[in-house]
Amino acid sequence: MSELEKSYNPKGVELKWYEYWMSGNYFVADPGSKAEAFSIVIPPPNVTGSLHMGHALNTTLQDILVRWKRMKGCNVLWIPGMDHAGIATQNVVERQLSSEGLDRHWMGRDAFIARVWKWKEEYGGRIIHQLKRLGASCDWSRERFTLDNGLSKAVIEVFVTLYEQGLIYRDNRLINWCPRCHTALSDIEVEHEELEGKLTHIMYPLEDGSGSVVVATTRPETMLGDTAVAVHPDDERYEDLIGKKVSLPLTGRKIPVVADAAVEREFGTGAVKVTPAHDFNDEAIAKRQEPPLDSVTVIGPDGRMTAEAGARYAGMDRYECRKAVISDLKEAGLLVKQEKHTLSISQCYRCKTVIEPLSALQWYVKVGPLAREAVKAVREGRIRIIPRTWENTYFAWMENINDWCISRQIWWGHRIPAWYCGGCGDVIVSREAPAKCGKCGGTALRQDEDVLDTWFSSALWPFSTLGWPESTEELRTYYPTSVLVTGFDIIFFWVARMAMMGIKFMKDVPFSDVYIHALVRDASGQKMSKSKGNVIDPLIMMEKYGTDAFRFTLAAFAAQGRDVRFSEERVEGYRHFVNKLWNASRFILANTGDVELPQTFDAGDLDIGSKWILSRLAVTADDVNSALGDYRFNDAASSVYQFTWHELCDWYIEMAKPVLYGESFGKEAVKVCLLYLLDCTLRLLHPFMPYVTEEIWQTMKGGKAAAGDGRKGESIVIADYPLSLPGYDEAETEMGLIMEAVTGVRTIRGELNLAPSLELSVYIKTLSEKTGDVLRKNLTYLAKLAKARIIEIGVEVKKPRGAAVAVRTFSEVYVPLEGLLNIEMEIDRLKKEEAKVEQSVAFLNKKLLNEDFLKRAPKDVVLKEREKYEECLKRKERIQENMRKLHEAGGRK
RNA sequence: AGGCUCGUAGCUCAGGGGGAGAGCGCUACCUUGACACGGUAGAGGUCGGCGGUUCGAAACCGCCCGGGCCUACCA
Repeated sequence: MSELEKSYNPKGVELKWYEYWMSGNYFVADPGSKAEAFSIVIPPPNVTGSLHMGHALNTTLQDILVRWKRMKGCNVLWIPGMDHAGIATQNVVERQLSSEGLDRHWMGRDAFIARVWKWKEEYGGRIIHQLKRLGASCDWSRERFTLDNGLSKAVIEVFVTLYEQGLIYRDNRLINWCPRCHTALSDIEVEHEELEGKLTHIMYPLEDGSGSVVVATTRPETMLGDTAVAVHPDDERYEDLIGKKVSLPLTGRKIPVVADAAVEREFGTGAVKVTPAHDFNDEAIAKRQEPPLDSVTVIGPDGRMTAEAGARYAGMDRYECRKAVISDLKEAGLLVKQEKHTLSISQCYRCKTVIEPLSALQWYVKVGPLAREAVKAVREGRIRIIPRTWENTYFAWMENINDWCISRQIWWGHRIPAWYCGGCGDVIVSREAPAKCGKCGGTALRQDEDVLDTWFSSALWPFSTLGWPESTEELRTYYPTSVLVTGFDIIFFWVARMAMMGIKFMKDVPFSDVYIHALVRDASGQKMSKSKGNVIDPLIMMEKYGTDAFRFTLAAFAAQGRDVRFSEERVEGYRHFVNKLWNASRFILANTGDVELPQTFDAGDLDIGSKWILSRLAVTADDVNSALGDYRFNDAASSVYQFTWHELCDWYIEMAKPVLYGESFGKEAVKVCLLYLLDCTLRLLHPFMPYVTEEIWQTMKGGKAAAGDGRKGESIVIADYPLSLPGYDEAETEMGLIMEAVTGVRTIRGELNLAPSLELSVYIKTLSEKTGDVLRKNLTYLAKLAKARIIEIGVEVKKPRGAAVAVRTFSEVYVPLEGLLNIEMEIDRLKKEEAKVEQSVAFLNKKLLNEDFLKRAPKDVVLKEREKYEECLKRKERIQENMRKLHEAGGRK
């Protein structure tokens, strides 16, 4: 046995054990194993990412589950990996290029992609190291990247298959365009933000000069592309106008007034300008007209006005143009007014640039049929979403889903496997690059320039990482995966799409459970963000408090369905817990050097205290196992915390001391028991605090704690998890009597401000012989824990003169304080106690007098309340009796 | 506009139809041979407000007030 330092210092320890685990291959899965499979795929962090609180929580929860299942003997696989993060990564590298005065268009596609790969090799692994630092026990031999060869093959297979089945198609329609990233985005990649803006009222004169119509808009610059004014068909104000033409200001173009039921009569003037090329609603109105309205594109992909906007505006930035349009309208006398108006703007989720709806030819996935299956899987319980409230979110989205725009006009990603024939214009979608056009035989083929949405490859993650489209042993053993652990922010992006693709291509759900955890916020409930400056860096937390304390904090905070408001003080508190465990271990190891840890442990005829703590251990193990089984991480954490600190340390270790230091005959048994408890506690705690538990466990005799057979002694990582241990009800009851007496003495000591070092003489009157027997049998404990000399115990014990008293449920504790006792103080104490009991008596009395209660409450509840009442009443009388004696002694009434 | 969620001790949060819990902070006493990152004993709460269901509500239901989030085409 080696010596442990006086306090736990995580520095050095963590790296040491992580390397030990890696070299021992404890995290490497064996697909051939017959044990029950438990598999998780990690939500792949972006290759550009670095560890933030969200990752830390997500990874910690997964690691707790994975380590727990591994210790329970499951065949565990946790697949790690990264996402190529198309737009985000391209942005990072482009920024780097621009600082060097370079530009991707100038470099060309191949050189640019080579550059991104180089960037990935240099910087892309950062988050992986950080996950390891957190203790993540992933099978790193199976690490994947969404752009590696195997996954790329899966992507092509899925794309081509969906195309062949008519579930992928190409269409020209309005899309969300980011003028900065220069690409189309799907609907969910657009964020909405409320903003104080202006509603501009503009007058459109009628062509025939008979009047005018006023429209209201939040985007005046788009008027240059108007092709109609729409009013509600039943709006009497505008009845006569429908079918007439107005003259579009600043352009002179003649455009019709049309009717459409989507126009809100109450909003603005009730007349809407229609710009089909730059607004989704307007596009819809245009399509409904017979014949459909024209579309005039006045804003280009770069966010600048096109030639069609007119010579005066062409080339202007869209916001610059807005100012120009307003001032021109004012000059023309057509600007009616501008009023304040809150509007919601759409912005790119990657760069926050305001989205410009543009018409373009893009690839789409027809999601309807896929979504229906994915909804069915949840409704039928083949996928369980936990907590269940998230099911609503999932259903609501799935049932109103639009087709998924999957093409992106960037270079970093999976290039779309479609070729266009220069001869006949045919489209060829193929797994391999075709040599010639199948239709006309032409060889002038050009591959589609676009790449796929990053989330397209993420959607395949649960089976592509297991080797699909090959038929692998991994797929057979580990698919469907057991649980997906993720945040609610990517239910649409990821969870829903994995469900769709898994069911489509594997004919089975990708995961049985989806555990949705909270978002980590700061202590005041704000979302953490760089711009708010309220970001807490997990790496700094680990550095300051150690990984184990940090992980334990996250687990303790992870209550279902609630956001995590992270507070550093809690981490500090749990660092104290780590240290407590460390010191308890130090004590146990220092006092048990001469005994062996048994393979199996039989409490046999151990003393009450030992049986009691073993019983508490059993209850705790049950609690932890069932809490983890229900994803109640916080319950699991608090249960094991409570046991370790307040039962093992506060009571049992203190009880063990007189035995260890004395010459009592039970010494050996207590030593063995302590060692066994330490071993179990460490194993119980290991999933939460992997490092410190391994460090202590390895320090235990020969590093072979609870070795068992095979390799189990090598590391706590693969030791057995405590489960189904024996309990001892009688010991728990009897221990309750001892604790009651002890706290009685302590309360007197505390409330009368008697020094802890002062040894008190104590008399205990018990209400029954049996209680007396139990206490007498445990005199050593009583004496040590109460720091007292126990003079007498029994039913017949009389209160000595000038004694302080604690009236307990099963006993009365007397502490004679000849000369020391301040009678008034003592009477105040008893009065306080009496008041408390009196409250209970009154409450219970009222309840028991209530006939409805007696009649309608369950029998056992009534019985219990009656017992409680009797008990309180008796106790009250005993308190009063003691007070009376005190009054007599003090000579006052 | 709809939907979800939260309001419990000074702070951060658990709990959840039969007399309010934790951590930190606070008060008093204590360096007792694991630990002052410690020990013992305390103080502290009309469980957001109002109604309802119930023998019984902090918990279940409705409304209101106050936070937060998500979805949606009101230009």
